[in-house]
Amino acid sequence: MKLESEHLEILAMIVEKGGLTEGADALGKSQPSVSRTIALLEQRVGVPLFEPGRRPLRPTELGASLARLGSRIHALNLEARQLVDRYSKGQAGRLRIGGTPIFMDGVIASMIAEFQRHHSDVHIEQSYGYGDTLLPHLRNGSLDLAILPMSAAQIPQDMVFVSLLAGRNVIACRSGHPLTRKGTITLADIDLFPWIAPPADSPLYRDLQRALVSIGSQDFRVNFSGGTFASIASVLAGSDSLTVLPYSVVFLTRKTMQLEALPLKIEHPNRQLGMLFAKESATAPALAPFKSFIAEQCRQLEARIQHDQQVTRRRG
Amino acid sequence: MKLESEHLEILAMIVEKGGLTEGADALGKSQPSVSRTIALLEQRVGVPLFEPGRRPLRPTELGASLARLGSRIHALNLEARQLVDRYSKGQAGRLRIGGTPIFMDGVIASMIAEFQRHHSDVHIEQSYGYGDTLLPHLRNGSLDLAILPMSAAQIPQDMVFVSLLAGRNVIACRSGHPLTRKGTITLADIDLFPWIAPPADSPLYRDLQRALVSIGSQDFRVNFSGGTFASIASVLAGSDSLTVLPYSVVFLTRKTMQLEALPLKIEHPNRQLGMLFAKESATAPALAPFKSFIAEQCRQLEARIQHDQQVTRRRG
DNA sequence: TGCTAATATTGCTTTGCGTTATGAAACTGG
DNA sequence: CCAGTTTCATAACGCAAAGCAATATTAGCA
Repeated sequence: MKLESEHLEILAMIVEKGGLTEGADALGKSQPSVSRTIALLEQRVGVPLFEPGRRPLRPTELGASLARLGSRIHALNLEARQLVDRYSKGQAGRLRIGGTPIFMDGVIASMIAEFQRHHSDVHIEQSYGYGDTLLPHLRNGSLDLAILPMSAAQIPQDMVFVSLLAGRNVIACRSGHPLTRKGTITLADIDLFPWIAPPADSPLYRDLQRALVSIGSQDFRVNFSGGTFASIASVLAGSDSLTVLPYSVVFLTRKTMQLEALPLKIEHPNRQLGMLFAKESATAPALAPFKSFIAEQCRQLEARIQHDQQVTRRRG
Repeated sequence: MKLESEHLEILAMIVEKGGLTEGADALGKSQPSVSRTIALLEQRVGVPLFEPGRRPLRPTELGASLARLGSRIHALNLEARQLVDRYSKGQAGRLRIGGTPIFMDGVIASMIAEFQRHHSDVHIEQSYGYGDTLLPHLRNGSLDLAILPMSAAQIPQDMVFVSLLAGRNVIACRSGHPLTRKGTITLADIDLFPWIAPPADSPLYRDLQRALVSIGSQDFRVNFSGGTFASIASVLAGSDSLTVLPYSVVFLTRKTMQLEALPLKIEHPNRQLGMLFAKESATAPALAPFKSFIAEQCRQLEARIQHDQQVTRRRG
């Protein structure tokens, strides 16, 4: 015997509304339509679902039981509709975001938290990686968005890159570090302190090397490496070590993490930190609001950085 | 937007089976059929439910979520089918049984307990009443079965009466009562003891009056009345009071309740304790097994009574 | 590059749902 | 008990959708 869920839902509505006519009304159907549906259902069940010869149509014991099940089915159906609805509006679903570890931890994570305060049903799956690992994932659809540093020349044909922040790196140390009290910093000053190295395969590591070369240091002493941002920040705050970090990361976390950027210009490639994603738009609807949210947050962050620098310059 | 529960169930099956072809197989439909169903569903949802251009058809995030809901809908649908199935076989549902209080409590209740050991999903709603109140309830469908004493002449045209046990009443007393030790009992012996009277509107009460008239007693002293069987049995067991009870009740409960029947023939109308129900068969399917179960139980009880009497007679 | 298996498409028939119009039965108030 | 009203069932018919077989297409794979 095959019962259609649709029929059970209709039965439930009739029982709930207490009558065939009202039930049909609530369902947006005509009265004869639901009448026949019930007749068909009764025929399939083989047992009357309503007591015969009663005008305000009263359900049988079995009819009432089936109606309860129909009601639960209807609730699930409704849930499905709402899910589709919210998903289409970008208020639900899953977003898979990958990015470079330090920037994700230091800047993006807190923005994600804020984003989820408005879009609580968007599940964000975060992963870490660099350009060479993120790009294939974007291409085969296992990643919706990558957040990484990139120069204009590097942008692949099939991708779109939206820049968020200047990719400027700085040499970071704990606040109150001896070097912060000096007016001008020389190579000899720098060479006194050990370095924290980011993961060896990261752009940051290459930036660190380049930066040191740019200020004349040929050799450098590494006393901590391989950690994520949380570890790096802890070691940095608890020692006189130095490291290279994106300025945005230092700026955002300097209060809580007790960090500071050294007033030392270092060379770095002309890169932007930004969002990379596939050109074709068959992506999760929640991606659009997420992208614009992150972009807006970064605009505000950029403005705060600008403002802060002006104040510092004026005071300095 | 309107999603059909049917479609969600199909989606669930496809996702579960891991492929369109296998899903179609499991559903007993052709592959093109479910293919088009999914196409239609996707069109209504407006978002792809399966990743495009993948041969072992992999669901999208939304597709997977909807499939989970579809699966739950399917489970409820299955539950509905099973409910109908068990209901049709008389293994589920609700039975409303009404009967005379003493007989229901003393004989039928324990049989109901036994019945439910085999039919655990049959919910029995018991109520009490006499012929004049039970009959209308049977007629308007608010009662499925009545259990009461009735003579052949009383059976209504539109009802069927199945007799269960002889309606013989006896005078009951506690076991070890002074009267049980006497060989022959006279009116004068009886008059020494007070009576427990059943409810004044019950057939038993009229039987009590008739019985006492039949043995010559004009007047009798009542020291307890209005109680249900449990109270009557307690008072009976704890005093030297007498009362009138169906022999079947005394027989079944004499061990646990410490009762005994006096070896005294009393006159009573030619009635049978039996089951009364409406002739037309639009009743709960569970009624049929219940009726035959009760009938069989009473046959066995009758046989035990017969056997017991023969043994008693031989010994006596 | 071709083979194989999985999915889509096509063309057609049947089923069932939707409607309006209308008939029949049950409740209501006098 | 008898109109009147309400409520449900039935009839006739158009249409959307489900069903199938046959066939085209395409992703994986060797």
